[in-house]
Amino acid sequence: MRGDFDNNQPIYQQIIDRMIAAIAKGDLAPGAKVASVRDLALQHNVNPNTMQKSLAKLEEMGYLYTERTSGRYVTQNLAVVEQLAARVPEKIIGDFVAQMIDFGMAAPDIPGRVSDYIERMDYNGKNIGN
Amino acid sequence: MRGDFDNNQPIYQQIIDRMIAAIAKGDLAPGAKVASVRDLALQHNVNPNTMQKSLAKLEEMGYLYTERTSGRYVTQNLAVVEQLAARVPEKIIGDFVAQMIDFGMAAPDIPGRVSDYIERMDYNGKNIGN
Amino acid sequence: MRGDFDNNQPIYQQIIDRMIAAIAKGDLAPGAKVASVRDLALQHNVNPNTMQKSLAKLEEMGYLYTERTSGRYVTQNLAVVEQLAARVPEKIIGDFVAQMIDFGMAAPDIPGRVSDYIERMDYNGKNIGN
Amino acid sequence: MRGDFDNNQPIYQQIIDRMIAAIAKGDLAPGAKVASVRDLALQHNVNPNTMQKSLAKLEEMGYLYTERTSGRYVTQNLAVVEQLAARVPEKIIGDFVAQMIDFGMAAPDIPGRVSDYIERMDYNGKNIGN
DNA sequence: GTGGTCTAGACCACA
DNA sequence: GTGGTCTAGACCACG
Repeated sequence: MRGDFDNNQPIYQQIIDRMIAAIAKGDLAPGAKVASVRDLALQHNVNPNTMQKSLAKLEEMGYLYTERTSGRYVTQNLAVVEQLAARVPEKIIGDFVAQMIDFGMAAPDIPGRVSDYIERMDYNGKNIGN
Repeated sequence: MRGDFDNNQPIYQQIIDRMIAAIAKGDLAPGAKVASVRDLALQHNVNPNTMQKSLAKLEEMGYLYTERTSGRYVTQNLAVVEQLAARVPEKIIGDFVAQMIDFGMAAPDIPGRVSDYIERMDYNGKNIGN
Repeated sequence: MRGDFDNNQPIYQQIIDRMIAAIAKGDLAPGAKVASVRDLALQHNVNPNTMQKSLAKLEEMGYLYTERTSGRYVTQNLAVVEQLAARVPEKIIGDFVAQMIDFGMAAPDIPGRVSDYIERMDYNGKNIGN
Repeated sequence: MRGDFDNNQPIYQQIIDRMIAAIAKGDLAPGAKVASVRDLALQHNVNPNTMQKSLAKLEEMGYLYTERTSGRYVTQNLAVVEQLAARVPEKIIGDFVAQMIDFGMAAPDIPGRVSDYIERMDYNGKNIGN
């Protein structure tokens, strides 16, 4: 039926993640108009209620704002967006490093391990690099 | 009450993760006796049934086995344990890299970002050490 | 209280067996919706948690799958179901033959014994039918 | 450690099954002396308490009897032993046929299925037949 | 004392 | 209303 969602995570959360990523990457530029709840629900193939919930949360977080009668927009607050582009990966890295250290790996060795992994990845999937 | 569990993940799963890490790190050596369900429940501050569920899953996965009426033990199967020690960090790195790329970062830039993070961490860490 | 369970086998396992038989026989068709945990618990006269455990195991085995918040369904994977319809009786026969041989019976004599039994059964059965 | 017991069945019960089979097959003849608890425990590689329990149950069932000071013997009651040789397989067959019919198989077809199974078995394991 | 099973009942997120 | 999780507490077979 709907194959592209992970059953172990609420759908609305997965949509939030997608949209935050889109904002952080600039696919959704600051000030840009966001599609209607109905359209987004269709695009993501979910129930409009679910999409509504995701958008409400994104608004709470300050990434979107609603202009009454006209629609929803990505925040104009550049600081927030830049922070996103910076802090989100920062947190991901932090969690990752913590996990590795917890696993008994010396901190200085970690980047090397990551490099190794990426090199191996390149061999298997050169096309990704092009 | 119990502050050290992540709300977005079932407790039994988080316990599984902890114990797998312990086995992979060697804190729980192959063949070692595992504490009783009741004791572990006390240690982790959860209900014995929850702990039972975690242990049953670990057993299904082949990391533990039960000697009836005598207790539970870490698998003697060294291959499994060694695989764990190798594959677990591999998976952590893989998930991390995937996340970063998903967030718009170019793969080759990732190790650099990790290095930066660790260096910054070092400055902060040293102060703590003094 | 509950007379139709065998004391030498966990209830959840007996329920699993029943449901696998139902799937193999086609009483539960592929893709069919399975009753809710609570309803099934009532039908089988057990605690919902027990039923939950049975269903979770059936899901692990690949015979059921869960559509979040909508319910549980029999797998759509026809291969799995057909295999079941073929393998289950095969296993029953295999276990039976092994038991008989273990009891000192020569393999070639077994079908004859079964025939004898069924003929005797028929005599008794006809009376019941009138 | 002790590889020849099924973890899902009490050990004492598995020993009972073995000994009943031995009596039914005549490996333990009526009136024959049974080895001491201690020796049997060694033979079967179990705790003497466990063996004791098995023997007590077998005595309850009437298959063994104790001659004070001299030891335990297989019942002299030939009826019991013959019944065993007859009724035990009878019950196995009955259970089997019931299972197959429950599975939607017509009773007259069952012996044929068994024959088929045994023939296939012969091809794979001719050595068993010699 | 050990693991295993079962019950009763509660709470929660989800759609 | 659906499945999922967790708790508290009981009982049992086992060795």
